[in-house]
Amino acid sequence: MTHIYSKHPKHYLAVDCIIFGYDIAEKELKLLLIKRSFEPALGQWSLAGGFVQHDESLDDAACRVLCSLTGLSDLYMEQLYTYGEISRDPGARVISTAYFALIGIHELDPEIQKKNGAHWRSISNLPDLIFDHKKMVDKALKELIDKVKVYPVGFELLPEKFTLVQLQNLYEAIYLRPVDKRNFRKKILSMELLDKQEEKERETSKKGAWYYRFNLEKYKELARNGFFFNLAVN
Amino acid sequence: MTHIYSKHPKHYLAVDCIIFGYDIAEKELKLLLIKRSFEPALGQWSLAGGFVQHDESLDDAACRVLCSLTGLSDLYMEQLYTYGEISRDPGARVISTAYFALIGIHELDPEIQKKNGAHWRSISNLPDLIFDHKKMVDKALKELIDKVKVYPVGFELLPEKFTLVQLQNLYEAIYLRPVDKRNFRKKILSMELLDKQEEKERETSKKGAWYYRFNLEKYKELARNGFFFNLAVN
DNA sequence: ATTTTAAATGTAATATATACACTTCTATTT
DNA sequence: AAATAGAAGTGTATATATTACATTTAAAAT
Repeated sequence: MTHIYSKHPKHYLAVDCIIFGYDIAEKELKLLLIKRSFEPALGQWSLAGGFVQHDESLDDAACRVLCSLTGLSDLYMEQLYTYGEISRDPGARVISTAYFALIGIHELDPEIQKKNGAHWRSISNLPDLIFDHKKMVDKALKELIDKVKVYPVGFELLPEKFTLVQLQNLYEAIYLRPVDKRNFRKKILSMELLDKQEEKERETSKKGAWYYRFNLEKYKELARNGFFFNLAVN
Repeated sequence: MTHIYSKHPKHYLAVDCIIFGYDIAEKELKLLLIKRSFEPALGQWSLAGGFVQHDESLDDAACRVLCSLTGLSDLYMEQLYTYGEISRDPGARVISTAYFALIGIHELDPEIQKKNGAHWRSISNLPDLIFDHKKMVDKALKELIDKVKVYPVGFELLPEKFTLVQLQNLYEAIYLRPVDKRNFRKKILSMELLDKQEEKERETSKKGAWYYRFNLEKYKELARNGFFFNLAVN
């Protein structure tokens, strides 16, 4: 039986995941990359990727790739862009949809990491990547910078409890420039989206820094009423 | 010969174009839609679309579809999003990448329009669309609103020469709310991106309104030096 | 000369963003 | 028990950007 669309060509379809993590100690943004143990491009660095199957949506495929690499689900992820140049993959024509994910670096089990050949690499010192993966990373970085300005997604990169210093360091790591401490704190606290905890972080100072939690429900409520998150600075 | 990827499934891949136009006289944003003269969904309204071929990139496919419908090239177009739900097209599994384009309504030859079954339809009064095309349109509209705020793309919807009244009307049509005349003019003129012409538009008033042109070169120059376009209002 | 219609114009009030340096807390050392 | 050291925490004045708002100008038509 000939299908109505059967005269049209078919293509391999892949997803690639740009997985961001934030290292609180090193105050650096990182990417989860794969040292490939298979062909093509064995031994080279790449993003986590996989082919889209018949029984899964694009989003499902991206989740599958992300989950199987990290062992985590319910992570923040969104579609970034679809790369469709004819020869972007030298192995065959493959169209790839890139997704970017934000995860807390500490959430990732080192065992699973090892098993999958996954490594955290600093944004400021990335290895060469296969195909057009560098292009994908650059676009994802731009998107991340724009996104954290006006949506409260930065919190996805931090643990549930975090200090204002840690939050500021995160923004500085993303913006790649210093942020004024008093203005930053004034701005974020004035939004009343952070719940101050009764506990202090005591690793990095004698005095200790108060922990806060992001209140998602409060954000949703405010957003419904026309509130706009904004941490664009300098 | 078995290829290295040959165990993976292949998929139909399409592009769909959300084509925006602006009607100066009616002060309304419009979409170029197709009344389908073929199966599936004969007689229903849809976006302009087509299947991606082996010898063309995604972008090329989108350009081909846009060109063959409008007879125009070098139009403003950018990729919007890729829709990959399994059953989004009832005919077969088809993954579709949506693009959105901005064109001057007047640029379009009515003959070519007729030939292709293409019609301009007001955004405020759209017919039902096939598949997930309404979802695509909604996303494109949001993207357009965000885009015209911070990039000078609105000019793509106007003729080369336009008046400040026309420009303001365009922004009001996109934002769906009134804009203060004096503040709008102050803001756009202060950017010094518009070249005042020595000619007036005389259709709509006795006094006549001065024509302006958008100076792309000046914008590029300023943008290189860190300037940010901004016409966010109210 | 008068009327009519849309284009063009400025200023004051408010809100937001920026620049900037000292005090507080507490564990550790003496 | 006092002194030290190191990071956390805090406020104000200035500059910039946004908003609100009403009258005058130009020119064709009567």
